[in-house]
Amino acid sequence: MNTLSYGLLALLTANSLSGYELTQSIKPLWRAGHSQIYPLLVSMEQKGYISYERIEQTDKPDKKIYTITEAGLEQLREWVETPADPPVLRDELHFKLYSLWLARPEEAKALLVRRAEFCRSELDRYNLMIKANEALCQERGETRELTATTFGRYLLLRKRVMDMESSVAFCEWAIGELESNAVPLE
Amino acid sequence: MNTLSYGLLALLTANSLSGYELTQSIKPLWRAGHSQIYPLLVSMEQKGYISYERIEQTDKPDKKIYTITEAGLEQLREWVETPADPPVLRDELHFKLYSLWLARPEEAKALLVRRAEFCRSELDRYNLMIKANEALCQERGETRELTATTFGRYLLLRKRVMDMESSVAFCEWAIGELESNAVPLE
DNA sequence: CTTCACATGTAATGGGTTACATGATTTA
DNA sequence: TAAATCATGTAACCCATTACATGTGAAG
Repeated sequence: MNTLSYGLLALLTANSLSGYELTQSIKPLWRAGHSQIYPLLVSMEQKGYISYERIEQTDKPDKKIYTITEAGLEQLREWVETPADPPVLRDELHFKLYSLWLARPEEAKALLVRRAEFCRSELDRYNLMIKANEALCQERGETRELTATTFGRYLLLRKRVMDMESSVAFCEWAIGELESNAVPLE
Repeated sequence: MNTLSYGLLALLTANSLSGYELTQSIKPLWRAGHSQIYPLLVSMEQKGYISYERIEQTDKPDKKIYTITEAGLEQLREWVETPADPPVLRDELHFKLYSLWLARPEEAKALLVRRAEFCRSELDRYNLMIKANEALCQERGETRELTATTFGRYLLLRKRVMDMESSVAFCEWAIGELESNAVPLE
């Protein structure tokens, strides 16, 4: 049971989903390909944390819809209360910033402009997800379980939004620094 | 040549360092153990990007001081100008936030308090590094190469500071949300 | 007629973590 | 006397990415 396994369990508390749908759903939150996910689903099914129902389809390939079990929910509940390990961030940009004096000025600026664009598009995506989540929350009534899962999703999405806003702010600040430092160095 | 290799090259543009020192220096910027670093140094030495001098010591074990070569500097220069891949963030807290409704309220709050404390200590560490970098900048004169490496280090450290400030702000906001949502749900 | 979406799997390779291995000196 | 710092390396294992593999239907 690695972190990704718990992430899959977490998604399954909101909805029963196929391996394919889990792969799509987890993408904005955690980088993982389908080749990582399918074997984990097999192993969690063997452990009794999830169960599946085979859905036969004629037009599309058959699929397996996974549902979290009581044992799976209990496992997840225990994990949630354990302290979260420090986050691991691997960002090439860090080393490129460190070595930015080696780049031609236009290329240095381009590096930051591209990153700012990437972060703005991520920001838009997360903001859309927040809106979809709020709509879902209103559409369904206010039963306790449902507001609980939409609340968790809201917290998470707000975190992603704040992180992206901070990254955009950094890029804009750094572009300004580049421009004000360009001349005095020579 | 993976990202970590370029990171090691980047550090060697400021100072010649031993494998041990590189391991310590890179820690605040990139998670990597010495068992990853020593083999990369061997392979970069074989490629001609770095060279080393063996220093014999009597009180402590012998060491190898690595220096970047012209070829290494050229390799790094080319890499810096290529677009930076999107960052990869793996943070358990994301999934724990999603599943926070499963945790008892005190444990949910403790999760966020612990993370806020971690981020504040990181923030302090980076702020100290910025001060050390500024002192270094003043101590040495203002020759072009030196201001260049201290500038890159400054940019990078400011990014880390901004990221940590954003994380602390999130934790504080989320703790407030937890408290205001605790009662109305029942 | 090619690409995209749906849908599930395996295999090879590369990257990262933990543990094994050694050994002197200093500090608690 | 136990732990920490300095110093370098290897081995085993786990995790992640890319590629291989198959097949239908819809849309451009």
